[in-house]
Amino acid sequence: MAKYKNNYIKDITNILKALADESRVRIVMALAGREKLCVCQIIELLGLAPSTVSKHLYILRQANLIESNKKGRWVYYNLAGDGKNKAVQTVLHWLQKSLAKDAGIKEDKKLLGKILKDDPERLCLKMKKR
Amino acid sequence: MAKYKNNYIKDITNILKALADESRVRIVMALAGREKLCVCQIIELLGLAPSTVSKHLYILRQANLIESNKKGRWVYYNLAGDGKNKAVQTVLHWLQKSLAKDAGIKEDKKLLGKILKDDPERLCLKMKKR
DNA sequence: GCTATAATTCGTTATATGGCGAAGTATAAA
DNA sequence: TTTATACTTCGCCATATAACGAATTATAGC
Repeated sequence: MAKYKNNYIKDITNILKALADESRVRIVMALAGREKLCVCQIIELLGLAPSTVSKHLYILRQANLIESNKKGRWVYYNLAGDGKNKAVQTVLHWLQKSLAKDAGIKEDKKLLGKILKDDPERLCLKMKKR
Repeated sequence: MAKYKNNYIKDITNILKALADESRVRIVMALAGREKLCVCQIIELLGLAPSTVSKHLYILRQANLIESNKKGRWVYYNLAGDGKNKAVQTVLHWLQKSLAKDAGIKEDKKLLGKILKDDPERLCLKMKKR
């Protein structure tokens, strides 16, 4: 692929498609202003099946909105780093600004606080049966 | 509905869903920096069935991204006006900035130039059979 | 090695979406 | 008032998407 393709619409619609889902927006907002979250914490937050959450994370990742980092058995996700993709940074900033006051997002933050307090290192162990 | 719902995520995902389609993004970009376009011009640009284009326009309109204005037999569409919805304005600006250099969008602009030259007032008459 | 855990991939299903043409509505012209 | 034009709405079909559970992969601990 040439350095200058002058074909941005695929990337942009890909970003928009990735964000055009409430669960994925919630994931992005959960990661906003936070260093990272592991998959099981996101599963706990959303209350969806692991396979479903995994797919959502894949979709966000291939749109370059989030990045993953494997540490042992755990996979941590974080928002895409600064300075990489200007379009991504701008839309992430827009999302955070637009949803800062949203009641549901605030509840998510509260719930996440509880989830994170459980045990800083091995929080996933509490996942009994799914 | 209360004045302060603190529930923005529905509106935001609605905006994102509306923009998560290449045809609709092309419509928005065609309207960008332009006063208005009538439906038949947009149909001509996209090369899709009138019913399809009409549906796309409806989706963009109910997300408050565009506005319509009926003048006689013609319906004109334009981007949502300033000062109404900050989230909409920001995302529209982001789109325009992100896609300014896109090759396909440039071609659309060129094609639109031709379409607009046809006849400033009754351009739609050239639509013979559809 | 075996077992358990964390996450992903696969296969299926229900629903959503984009496309079209036909029918309907509203306005203008003849 | 009949006909044509500009859109929109409706009904249909093909494909895309979100959800799940089962199977698979990768790692940690026994």
